[in-house]
Amino acid sequence: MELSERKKRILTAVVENYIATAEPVGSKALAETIGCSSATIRNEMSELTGMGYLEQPHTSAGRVPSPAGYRLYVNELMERQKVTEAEAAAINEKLSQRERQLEQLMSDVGQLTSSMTQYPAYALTMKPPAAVKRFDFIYVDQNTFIVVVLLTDNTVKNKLVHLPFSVHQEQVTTLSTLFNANFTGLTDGEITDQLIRSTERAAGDTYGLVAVVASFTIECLTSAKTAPMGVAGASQLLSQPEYRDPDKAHALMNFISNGDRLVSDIAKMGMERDGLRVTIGPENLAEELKDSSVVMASYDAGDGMRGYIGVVGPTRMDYSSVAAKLSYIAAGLSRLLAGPDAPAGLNNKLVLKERDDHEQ
Amino acid sequence: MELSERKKRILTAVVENYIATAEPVGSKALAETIGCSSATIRNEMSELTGMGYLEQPHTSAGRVPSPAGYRLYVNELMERQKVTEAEAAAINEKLSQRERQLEQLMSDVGQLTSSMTQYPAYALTMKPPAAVKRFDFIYVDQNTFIVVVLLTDNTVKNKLVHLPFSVHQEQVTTLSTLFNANFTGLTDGEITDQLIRSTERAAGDTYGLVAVVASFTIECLTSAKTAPMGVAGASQLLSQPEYRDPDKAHALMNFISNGDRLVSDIAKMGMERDGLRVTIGPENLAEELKDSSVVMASYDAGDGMRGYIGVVGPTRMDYSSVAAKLSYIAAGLSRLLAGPDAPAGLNNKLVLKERDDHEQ
DNA sequence: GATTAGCACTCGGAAGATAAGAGTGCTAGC
DNA sequence: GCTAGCACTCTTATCTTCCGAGTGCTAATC
Repeated sequence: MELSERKKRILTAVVENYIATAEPVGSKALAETIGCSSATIRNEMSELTGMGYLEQPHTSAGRVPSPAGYRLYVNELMERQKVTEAEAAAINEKLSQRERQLEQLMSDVGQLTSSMTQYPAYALTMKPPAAVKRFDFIYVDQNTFIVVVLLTDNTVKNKLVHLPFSVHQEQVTTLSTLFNANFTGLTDGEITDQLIRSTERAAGDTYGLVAVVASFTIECLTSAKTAPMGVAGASQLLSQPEYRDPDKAHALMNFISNGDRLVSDIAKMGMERDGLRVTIGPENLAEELKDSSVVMASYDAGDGMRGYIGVVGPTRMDYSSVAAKLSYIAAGLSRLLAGPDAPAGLNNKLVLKERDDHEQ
Repeated sequence: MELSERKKRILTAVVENYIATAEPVGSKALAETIGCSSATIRNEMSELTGMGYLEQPHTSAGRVPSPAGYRLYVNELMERQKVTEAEAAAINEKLSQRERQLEQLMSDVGQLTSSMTQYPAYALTMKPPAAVKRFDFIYVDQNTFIVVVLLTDNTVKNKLVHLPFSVHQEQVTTLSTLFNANFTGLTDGEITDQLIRSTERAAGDTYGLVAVVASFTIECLTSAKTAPMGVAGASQLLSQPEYRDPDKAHALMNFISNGDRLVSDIAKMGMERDGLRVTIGPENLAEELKDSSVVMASYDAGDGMRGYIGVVGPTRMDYSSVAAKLSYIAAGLSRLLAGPDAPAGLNNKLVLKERDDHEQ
C-alpha cells in the first residue's frame, strides 16, 4: 500500500529529525515543517505507527523510526546527497597520494572513510586465488640470494635468503630452472609435499634449498588470496549516544576490530545494482549488529578483483550523507585501481601515475 | 627516609588490593592479612597518607595508592612475577609461527601482547635510515620489468613496472648498470632532483624510466626508515572501570590509535637498564596519559635496530603481571630477531627457522 | 470528511529526602 | 605501642515527589 504524500513527508521529517538529534520526535516539533497542526500530525503518526514505520519508546514520548521506517526512508524517501566540493577535494587528495601497496592503501582508505563519515569504517579487497607466473633468483653473494616471485595477479613478492654455507651462481640458476618448470601455474593447494620431495630429488646438491623456496612460495600464494583489510576509527562509536553504555560499545568494537566476520558476511550478502548496500539493524546477519546499521559500497579493484568499503554505526545513521561519501570514495578507488588508463590493475596504474607526477 | 617493614607490607597490600578490586581499601580489610587490628592499620595508613603514598577519595572512604605509592611499589615492593608455563607456551607458539614481514610481525605482536595482558598494546621497531645496496632489474616481457632493491638493512623491496611502450632486454640492463652506479649507498635525502636529471641525461633512450625507478627508490628508503607499528586491543580499555566514562575512553583511545605520539615520547624517554620502563600517571609526558600508566619493554631487533612493546592502562594496572609478560615477550622477540643463530637479523633467522621446520 | 483546538491523562526523568553502611579519627584503657 | 569503642563524616542506594513533554480523544470548525 502506497503512503500519502503527507505521510511520506512526515516520515521523512521524523527520520531526519531523529538522525540529527537522537531524541524522539514529537508532533509539535513537526507542525511548522509540515504545515499543519500538531493534532493532524498526531493522527498521521499514529497511523504510521500502526503500519510499523514508527515506534514509541513509551506511551508519552515522541516517535522514533523503526527499522522498517529507516528502510523505506533509504529506499524511497531520502534525497541522494552529493558530496561537497571541499569533501571531494579532501578525498581526491588523500587517494592521489604517493604509490602504495594494497595493504597500505586499505589501511589508509579505512582511515579516510572513517574520518569523512565520523563512523568506524573498514576497507578490503577480495582477491582471487593466485598462482606463480615466474620465479627469478638473484645471486647476491656466496651466502645470499634473493627469490623474486611474480604472481598471476601481477603482485611481486621477494625474499632474501641468507645461508650458513656457500652456493655458486650456477646452483642458483639450476634452482631457478627447476622452480620455473615445476611450480609455475599452481595455486597454493596444488603444491603438495610430494611435489616438493620430487623436486628435491631432482635438485642435486641444492636439494636443501628447495624446501625454503617452496615454503616461501606457499606463503606468497596464501597471502595473495587473503583479503587485505583496514579497519579504522572504532573509537568513533563512543561519541554516538547509543553506545554510551561501555558494554555495548565494547561488544561492537570487538566485533569490528576482528574483521573476519565482516568479510564473511559481505560474501554472503550481495550488492545492489548501484554498488551500494545498506543493512539496517535486524537485517544484519551478525548478532552483534542487530542494533546497528552498515552502509557499504563496492569498487572495482582491477584484475577481476572486487573491493568493499563500509561504515558501521547506529541505526540512526546519517544514511544520506554516508552513502554519498562512500559512493564517491568507491568511485575514486575504481578509477585509481581499474580506470581506463590502468588496464593492468594496481601496479600499472600506480606506475603511470607516478610518472605523470614527475613529468610535470 | 626508609619505611618500616610493616608500612611496606601495608602499602603493598593496599596497592594489590586496589589493583584487584578497583575499590578503595579500608583498614578492616587488611587487619587479617597484616596481623594486627584495624585501628593500628588506620594509624599506619594515616601516616602513609601524610607521606604521600596513599590518597583518600573522600574523608570517609578507604585509601587508594597515589602515583608515588605506585612508584614505590613498582620500584621496591612488588614481587617480580614470572609468566606461567601455559602463558609462556602460548607466547612461544605465537612467536614461532610462520615467517613474516616486520609490519605483519608488529601487528601480530601488538595483538599478542594485548590479548596476554588484557590491556591495549602497541609494538614497534625503530629503524635507522637505510641506503640501497644493489638494484636488480628482471626483464619479464617487452612491456614489463621488475625492479628489485636490496637495502642496507637487508630488506628487499620490489615493483612491477608495466609500460605502455616496449623495451628491450639491453635497455633494462643499461638501466640496471646506471642505477647501480649512481644510486647505491645513498639515503633518501641524498637522492636529489639534480642527480635524477643527470642520470636521465646519461640514460639515452631509457631516460623516461629513470624517474619511475628513482621515485620507487625514494619510496623504499622512506618506508624503510619509518617505524612499522602495530596497535591492538584499544577496546580493552572499556572493560576497565576507570574508563567507563565514554568521553575519557574516547580521548585515550584516540591517542593510542594514533601511534605517532607514543613513538615520539618513547624516543624522549630512555629505558631502564633491564629493558623495562614503567611510567605512572603524571610521569607521562603526554597530557592524555596523565591518568594512565604505561609499561614498556624493549628488545633487540638485530642489525642495530631497537624495538619496543608497551601496554597502556589505568594507574591501577597490574604492574607485576604485565611487566613479567612484556619482559618475556621482549626476550622472545630479541631471540627471534637477533638471537645468536641469527647474526644477520630478521630475514636470515626466519629462513633458518623455516628450514628447520621442513627438515623435521 | 478532513482539520484543528482543547483537555485529561500517562509516563519518564530530575530533584530532593531519607536511610544505610563503610570507614575514619580520636580517646581511653591495656 | 597496640587495641577496643564510639561519635562523626560522607557516599550511595532507594524512595518520593513533582514537572512537563507528548499523547489520544472529543468536539467544534472549515
